[in-house]
Amino acid sequence: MSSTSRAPHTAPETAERIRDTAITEFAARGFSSTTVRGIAAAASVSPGLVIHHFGSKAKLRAACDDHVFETLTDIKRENPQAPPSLLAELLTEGPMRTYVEYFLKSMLDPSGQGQRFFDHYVAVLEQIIGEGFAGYAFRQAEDRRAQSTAIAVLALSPMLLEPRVRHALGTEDLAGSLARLAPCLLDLYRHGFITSEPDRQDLSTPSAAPGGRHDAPPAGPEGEASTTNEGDQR
Amino acid sequence: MSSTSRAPHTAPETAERIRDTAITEFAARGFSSTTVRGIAAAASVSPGLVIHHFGSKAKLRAACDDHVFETLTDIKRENPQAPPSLLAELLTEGPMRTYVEYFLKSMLDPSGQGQRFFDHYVAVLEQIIGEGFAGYAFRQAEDRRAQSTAIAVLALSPMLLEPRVRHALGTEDLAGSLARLAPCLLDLYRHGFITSEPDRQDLSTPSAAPGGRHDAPPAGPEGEASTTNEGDQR
DNA sequence: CGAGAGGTTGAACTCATGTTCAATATTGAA
DNA sequence: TTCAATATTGAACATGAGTTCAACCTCTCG
Repeated sequence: MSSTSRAPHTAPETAERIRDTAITEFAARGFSSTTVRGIAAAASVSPGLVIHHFGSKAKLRAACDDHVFETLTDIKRENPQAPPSLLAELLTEGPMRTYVEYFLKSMLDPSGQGQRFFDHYVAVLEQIIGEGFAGYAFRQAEDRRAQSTAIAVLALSPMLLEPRVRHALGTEDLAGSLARLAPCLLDLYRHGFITSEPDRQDLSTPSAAPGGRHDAPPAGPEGEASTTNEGDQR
Repeated sequence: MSSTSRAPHTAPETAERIRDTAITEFAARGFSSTTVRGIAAAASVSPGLVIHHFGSKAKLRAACDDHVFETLTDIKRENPQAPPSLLAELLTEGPMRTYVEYFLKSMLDPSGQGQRFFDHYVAVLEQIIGEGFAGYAFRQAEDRRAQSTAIAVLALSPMLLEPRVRHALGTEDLAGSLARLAPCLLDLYRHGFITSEPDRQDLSTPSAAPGGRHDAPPAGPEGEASTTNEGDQR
């Protein structure tokens, strides 16, 4: 349709349009729920053309993965030292939001590219934690890799669970939910949220940074799991 | 087969076995990926019998939701003040692990029951934060609801993303991943992970928090999103 | 023992989805 | 203009999944 007006005989434009449409669909509905027919309809082409250009749904997804990955890694290269607040708006409100949601869907879908995204994210975080970023300095843990992974996981979670947050807080949209959570998250990132702990000789843990790599001591209660339990506790 | 040996003509036992099998399958593969035929095969019955007992796949899922929800809420009622470490093992290593994974799958799947789970979780957390729990005391935020929600989200995330963590850290299983993350998470819960921040007069304005709701202090950039951006930063 | 009721099965039906394929349209080149 | 290559379509095919249904089995009750 609209492509025919501009495209020559060879129409890479159409393939790109299909790919971009697929990214949007994947980001909105997830991978398994998105159908080739749905993508084709959204791009105003026939289902066969989608397969013709990309070979299969799996290869189309691979193409989308590559494009999103490159776009996301380029974005930050273009804005190398932008303050976090601006990058936040850029990623949550601009056209990048689709790519971010695609990224999040990849995070939950068992796929090699999703893992690649995550590993890259952890590696970047590890460097940032070590060197600081934009004037921020971070706590240094013994097991730096685990620390980076933990922070990566925590940083992703508000967007992963944003639909649940939206309902729980009554917020309107993604930006609203994040804005509502932001002060709490920032406070937590600055000071934690545990102010005092029970006296326990039997479970006394090396309080500071007990995360010795591999050879870590039993370390007492599992921090994460314990919090989960407290939640289920009444 | 095995049921025929014990079950009378009326076999509520079979229906329960189908439901329990379905819970296991749902927890392992997710809802959309789990098939009625797969459940039937795992339970050694015919697909038609599954529908006969529950009416449809959706109703079967509703029955599973109810059962998991009741089981999880009962567990904590039975162990009211058990130390977090014991509850952790109970939920991650015992037979409850299946229910926990079912709960996590519900968290990511857009469904009413999943939201019910989450809302209940937030409510319980809010009470715990206010009153303390097992000797722990927690920071009190102005927006307590948002604080509870934030902590709920953060507490769930390590298990949600555990497959990614497993690959990133090279751990063997869920317990291994959590054990490796635990010291970092605990340290973060105690002290946060930001040690110093840049001096910024220009960004001290509410511009950072768009849609700033109620009286929550601007508190600078969005904690979550900013961290996400830092991650994409190189 | 006979009948009825419910449990259980296996095949079949319906629908959605990924994919294939022959046919047609379009375009740049000879 | 003619040709070859590519883009594009629409229908058809194959598969898998949820569901239906008639028949069979197994038990309880009269």
